[in-house]
Amino acid sequence: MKKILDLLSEEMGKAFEAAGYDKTLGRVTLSNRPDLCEYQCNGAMAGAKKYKKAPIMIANDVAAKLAESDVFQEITAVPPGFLNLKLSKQYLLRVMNTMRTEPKFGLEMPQHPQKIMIDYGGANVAKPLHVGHLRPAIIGESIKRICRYAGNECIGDVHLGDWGLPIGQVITELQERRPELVYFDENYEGEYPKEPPFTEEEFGVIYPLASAKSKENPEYKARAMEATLKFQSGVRGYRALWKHILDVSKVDLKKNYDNLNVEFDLWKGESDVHELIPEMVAYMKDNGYAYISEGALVVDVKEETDTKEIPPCMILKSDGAALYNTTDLATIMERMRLYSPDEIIYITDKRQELYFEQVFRCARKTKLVKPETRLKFLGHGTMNGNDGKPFKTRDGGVMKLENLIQETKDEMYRKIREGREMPEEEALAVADTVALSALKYGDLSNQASKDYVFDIDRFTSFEGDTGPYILYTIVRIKSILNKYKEQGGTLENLTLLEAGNQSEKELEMALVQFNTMLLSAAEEIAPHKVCAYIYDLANAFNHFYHETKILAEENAAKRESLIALLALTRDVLETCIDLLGFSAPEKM
RNA sequence: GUGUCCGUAGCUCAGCCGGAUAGAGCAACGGCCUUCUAAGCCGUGGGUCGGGGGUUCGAAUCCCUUCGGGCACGCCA
Repeated sequence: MKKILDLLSEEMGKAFEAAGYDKTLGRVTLSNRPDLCEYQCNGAMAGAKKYKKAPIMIANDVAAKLAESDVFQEITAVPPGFLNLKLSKQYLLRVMNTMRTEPKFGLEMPQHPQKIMIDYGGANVAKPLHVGHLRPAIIGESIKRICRYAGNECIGDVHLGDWGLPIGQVITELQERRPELVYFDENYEGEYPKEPPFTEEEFGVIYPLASAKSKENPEYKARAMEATLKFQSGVRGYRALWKHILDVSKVDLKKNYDNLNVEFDLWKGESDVHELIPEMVAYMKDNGYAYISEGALVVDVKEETDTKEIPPCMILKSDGAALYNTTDLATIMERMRLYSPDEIIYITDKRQELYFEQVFRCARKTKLVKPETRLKFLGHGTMNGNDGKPFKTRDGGVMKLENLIQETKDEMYRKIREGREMPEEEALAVADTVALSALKYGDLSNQASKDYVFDIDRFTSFEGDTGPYILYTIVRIKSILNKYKEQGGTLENLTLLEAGNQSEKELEMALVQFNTMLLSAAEEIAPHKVCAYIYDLANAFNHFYHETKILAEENAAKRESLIALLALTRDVLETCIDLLGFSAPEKM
């Protein structure tokens, strides 16, 4: 099924055509005056100039052509030339039934599904996740789910930072503590142990310590850099340690991402393309793309249309070492070889925008990607504290992601205990689920590209435009449906009737907006549109709920129809929160 | 300096490929629980859409300018 707005525009377009006007004028949009109409068309005013005719006359002509239509119950031409529309209940019922019976609520699947790789996460091996990793994880996960739901093949890649100094630091600290380990014995030729020489807990303290020492002590830092060089260049013992660190770290990272309900299809990292770099550099040199400038190997990426100076893209530093650009370009090369995606979307802090512009241009110019391959950068804003500055702990440090999540869970638990009678264990489980909705909805309801203020009180609030409010709405619906089943009802083969009162019709109109919303969220890579939609839908439901007796409805057919409406509302809401990356409990 | 993003109610944010009276939430105030979860619903007050100019029948939305703020601008990631 097409989007409702397209169906209505088509109907309106036919009327414009029948009245002798351009059918493209018949674009129908949601009403911005709900007190006057449900949908509107402003085409008559847009066409006034072209046809040298008063807009109201055009509107009247078109309205006359629609008099027989069974799509609209009411169509009024209003000066200066608005066409105000109300849907007929039977038409709405038809659309609702399509939505109820077709897969994905009747969403049209694309003729040419795209293969989209999404690069989010950006975690570093050895370093614990901190609050800065929250946004890319949440946003990327949601975008992956939305694009996938819209019918595309999506591959999420965490793209680990697993080839850098932090690992050298950990190795150095390990050597400090246990110099006797075989890994540091240059003459050792046997197999290295399969088990890592440190526990997970020990590992957790080693990095922060090593990082701090490295900052204070230049000699220590030099050793860490040397260790980094050693594992990178393949010194056996160091490489074996690197592998241990990688494995332990991945387990820990997975646990953290699991807690956030974030799943990656690929756990690739910088190390995966390490061996591609010499080949890529040679290719860029041989084809005349790269040249030496100020000692470094660069590729010019200036374009004539530029309004500012775009610095060249650096491929190798003047000391010959690779840098972030190098691995990112090599990663693009590898991705094209292994997956040949139609599109790659990068989700990182927006401060990296210029950097990615350079990388993209370089990849295009050097033909690492096909001309039609789309490289997109989605920069997200910063998560700020209540003071409007980047979020910090009370003492000004960087907060670990675990701690932020735990604080949110604790706060949610406290509020649940305050307001509900619930067994301890259940309250804890519900708090986890609701806290995740608070955190994610609080983030995703803002435009990704903007900074936002993380306010734990606001996000975990029971009231207003929050995750918990959405979950509460779903739980209410589930509760009624469960009671209905307890009373012997079934949710199979229900028949939906035409909407009874206004609030019921408004709920249905919110529901049939689903397709329009989803496609625009996917096209614009904008999860906040899903948030805005479910907030409207939840409002429409709660309003309807307040006015309508459902289980107490005496007319059996009517009661069944209301249950069908509830089931659909629940399904749409749950589908949407799944797209946002969280779920609802049974009770709360 | 150059570029870029932002400036909408006391606070936090939608709306921005032009349309009617600029929307929510929080906070403030007032109603609604013997009835399916009141973590809900209904209502009241609150705005020179940073300022100025322009395009247009019509501008929060497009263009120019100005003020204020964030961010980026070759060997970090």
